[in-house]
Amino acid sequence: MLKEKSWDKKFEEEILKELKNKKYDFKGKKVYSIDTPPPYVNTPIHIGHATTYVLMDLFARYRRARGYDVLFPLGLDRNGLPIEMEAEKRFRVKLSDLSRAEALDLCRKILEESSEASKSSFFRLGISFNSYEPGERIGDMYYTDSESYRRMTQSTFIDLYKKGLIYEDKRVNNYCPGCRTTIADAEVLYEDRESWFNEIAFKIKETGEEIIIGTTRPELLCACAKVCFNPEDKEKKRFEHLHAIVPVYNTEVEIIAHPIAKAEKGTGFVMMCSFGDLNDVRFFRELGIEPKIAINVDGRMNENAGILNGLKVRDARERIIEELKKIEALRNTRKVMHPVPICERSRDEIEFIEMDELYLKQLDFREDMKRIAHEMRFYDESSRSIMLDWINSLTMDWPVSRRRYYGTEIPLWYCKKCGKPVLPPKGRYYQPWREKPPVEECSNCGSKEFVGEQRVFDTWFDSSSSALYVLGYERDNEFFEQNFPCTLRPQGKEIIRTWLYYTVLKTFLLTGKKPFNDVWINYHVVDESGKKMSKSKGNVIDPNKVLERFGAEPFRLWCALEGNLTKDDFKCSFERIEGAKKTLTKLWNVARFISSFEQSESKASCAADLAMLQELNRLIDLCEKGYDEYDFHNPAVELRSFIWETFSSNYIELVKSRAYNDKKTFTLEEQNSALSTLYLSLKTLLRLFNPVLPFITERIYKELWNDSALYVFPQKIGVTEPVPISMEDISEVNHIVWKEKKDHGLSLKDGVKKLVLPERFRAIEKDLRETHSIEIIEYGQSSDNIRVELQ
RNA sequence: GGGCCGAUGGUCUAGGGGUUAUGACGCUGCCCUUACAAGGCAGAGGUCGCCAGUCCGAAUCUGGCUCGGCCCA
Repeated sequence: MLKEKSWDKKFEEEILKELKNKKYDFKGKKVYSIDTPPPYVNTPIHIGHATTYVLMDLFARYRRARGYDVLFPLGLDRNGLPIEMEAEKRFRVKLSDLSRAEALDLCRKILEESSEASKSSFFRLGISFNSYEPGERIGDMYYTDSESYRRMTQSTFIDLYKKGLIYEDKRVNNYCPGCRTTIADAEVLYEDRESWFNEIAFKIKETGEEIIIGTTRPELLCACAKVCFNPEDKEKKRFEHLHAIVPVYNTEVEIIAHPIAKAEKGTGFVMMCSFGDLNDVRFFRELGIEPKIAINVDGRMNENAGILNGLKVRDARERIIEELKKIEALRNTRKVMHPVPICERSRDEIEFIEMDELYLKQLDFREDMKRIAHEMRFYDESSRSIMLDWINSLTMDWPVSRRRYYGTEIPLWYCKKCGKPVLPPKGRYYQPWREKPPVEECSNCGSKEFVGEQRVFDTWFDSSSSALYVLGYERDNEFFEQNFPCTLRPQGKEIIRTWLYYTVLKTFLLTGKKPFNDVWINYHVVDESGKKMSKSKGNVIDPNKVLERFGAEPFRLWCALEGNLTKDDFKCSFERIEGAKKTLTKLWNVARFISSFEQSESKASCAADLAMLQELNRLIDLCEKGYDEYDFHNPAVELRSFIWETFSSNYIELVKSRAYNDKKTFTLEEQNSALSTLYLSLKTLLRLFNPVLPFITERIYKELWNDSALYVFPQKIGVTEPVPISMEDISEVNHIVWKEKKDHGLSLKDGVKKLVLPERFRAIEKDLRETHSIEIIEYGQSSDNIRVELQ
C-alpha cells in the first residue's frame, strides 16, 4: 500500500538518482529515430525548449512502449555568431584583433561553462535521451563543434564539391571598416544619425527637363543604376521609362515606377545605387540588376568612381559635393537625421561590399525539393505549405561561406601562384588556416606554395547534416544503411526555411532521398499575456524556476494538457501548471485508495466492472490513435477527465461497498470482481499515462507490481460476455440520485425510498442499492426515464 | 508591403451546417460522504473577433475587414 499521503516532487529526485546511470540503449532493431534539434547552448534553456523536449520525450517514451528501439540523442549546437558575441562581451575584446587561435580559445572557454547547465535542466525534466555523455557512438550526446561532427560537415562539403555543386561567385556582404571584417545581418543596427541631405539636379535625356533627387550618399552617384518614383504618384507617371543623366559621370539611367520610392519623401524621386544600405541590396537582387561596386574592402573608392578613385568614403563625399557645386548641379543641402546602418560593436557605419563567396546549387533542384516536401508527413499538415512557399520563392543559390571565426572551417587550400583550389580527401577534420595542404605541389602549375582557406561555413551548413549525423553517416555505415531515412524531425516552424529546408536539400544532394518520414512542427511558448519572451522585456520564464517550484511532473502534464503546439502558441502560466498538479494528487489518492485492498486476479464478472473494462478499451483506443499521430493533448485531456469523473466519482463510488464488502452483502466472487477491476483499471491508467508522467507512474507502479509492464503500451482487454450497461449510464444514474438528495437538503448518506430505472440497470442493482441506500428498486417500461422517490 | 496560420465565457481549451456549444482554471453557494477540503455537489458567466453572402438553417462554408503570430521583403 502507498504510505505517503500525496505525491511529492522530492520523489522525482530519488527516481532521477537511479536514472543517472541508466542508458536507453538500443540494439538497432526496429529503430524509431528522432533527429532532435540541437538547442543553441545558452543558459538557462528557454521554457520553449523545455516544453518541446518534453513533448519529444513523450513521442520517444510512447514508441519505446510500442516495442521500438528509440534513437533519441541529445545534441548541443555550439557553432556560430552568438558564441563569438558572448566571448567578445565577456572578455571585452574584438575577436578580429586577436590571432585566430586565441579567438577560438576564448570561444571554447565560454562553451565549457554553459553546456553543463543546459544538460542538467533536460535531465531534471526527465527527458529520456539515450545518453547524457558526449561520444561518437549512435545515441551519444553530441556537439556540433566536435571533431567528429565537423569532420562529417567537411566530408559532405568535399562530396558536394566533387559533384560540381559548389561554385564561387560575388555576394554583397555587410562590411564594418572599423572591425575590418564582414558582419552578419543580425549584427547590423540602425541608428538615427545626422548627415547632409543633398538635392541634386538630373537632366532628362528625352525632354531636357530637370528633376531633383535627394540623397545622403552623393559619392555613390557613379554606381547609380535606376531612378525610381512611387507607382501611386500620378504626376510622375509621364517620366516612366525616360532616362536621367547622372551629373558628373554623364551616364544614362532609366526612370521606373517602384514602391521603394515613397511619394511623400523628399522630391518623390530616389536614385538607386549599389550599395547605400540593405534596401539597395534587395532592390538590385529583386530586379536582377548587375551592381557596379564603387567601394573597396579597404573602405576607399575604386576606379568605378572615376575622379573619386582612391579616396576614403568620407573624403569622397566632400569631393563630389564640390564637383556638383562646380557644375551647378547641387540645388540645396541641409542637415537631416536619418537611420544609418551601423556595426553593433564598433558603431562604425557599415558599407556593402561585394566579395567572392562559395555557393551550393539549389535552384536546379526545386522540383525535387517540392516532391520530397510532399513525400514527408507533416504534423500539422498546414506547415507543409511554409516549406513549399519557400521553395517557390528561392531566387538564388545558397551562399555557404562566412567570414567568421567560430565555425567549421571550409576544407580548401589554394595555390599561391595560379589560385587553383586543393580539396583534401575525406576522413579527418581540417583547419586549413593552420595546417599544411594535403599535397606537395600544385597539379596545375607545380608551385609548392599554398594558402589555406580562411572562411568557415554558414552554421546551417553544419546543422543541415544532423539527420545524417545521428544515424551514423560515415561513422557506422551498416546502421545508417538500415535506418535511413530518419523517422522524425521535430522542430520550430520559424526554421522551416532554414533547418528543415537545408536538411532536405543537403540530404537529397548527398543521398538522393528524403531525410525524414515525419516532420513535426511546433509553434511557440509565449508569456502569460501572449507576448514573445525576451530578455529586454523581462518576461522570460526560467524552466529551472518551474522545476524548483513544481517539479518536472506537473510541468510535463501541463505540456500535454495545454493544447496542440503544432497549431497554436502555448501561453505559459504558473497558475495552470499548478492546476496540473492537482491531477497528480488525484491520481496518487486513487492509487492509495486502491492499494488499501488486497490485489485480485479474478475475472471480472459484475456488469459495472465489465462496463469499466469497456471504458478502458475505449481509452486505450483513443490514446493509441492520438499518440500515433503525435497528439498527446486530446488523450491527456481524456485521461484526466477519466481519473476525476468516470473513475473516481462514478466507478469507485459505485463499487466501494462491494470492494469493502463489510456486511457480506456480496459474494466473494462479486467482491473479487470489483478488486481485480480496480487494480486492472489503475494499471491500465498508469500504463497509458506513463509517457507523460514517468515519475509518478513509476513510483506507484513499483509499489504495487513487481514487473516492467508499465513500460509496455496496454493491449485491449478481452470482454466476451455481453455488457448491458455503460459507464455513461452509471454516471447518469449517480448524478440524478446525488442531485435529488442535494435538492432536498439531504446528506448523500441518507436513504432513498424508491428508484425507478430502465430495465438494463437491473444488472447493477446491488451496487446501486448499497451506494445510494435505496429501499426499493423498480424497473419501468421506458428505456431512458429515471425517477427517484425520497420518502 | 507579400505569403501562411490563428481568433470560442475573466483565463485556457474541445467541437466543426441542424434542438438548450465541451471541459478545465478561477468565481459564488451548500456539504467534514469509511482515498482525496489539493475534496464532493450545485450555480453564475458566451450575440463562438467584426461585416456581408450561400443555405430552410452558420460558431461551423465563402468573401472582405480588424487584431495577433511566424516567415519573407
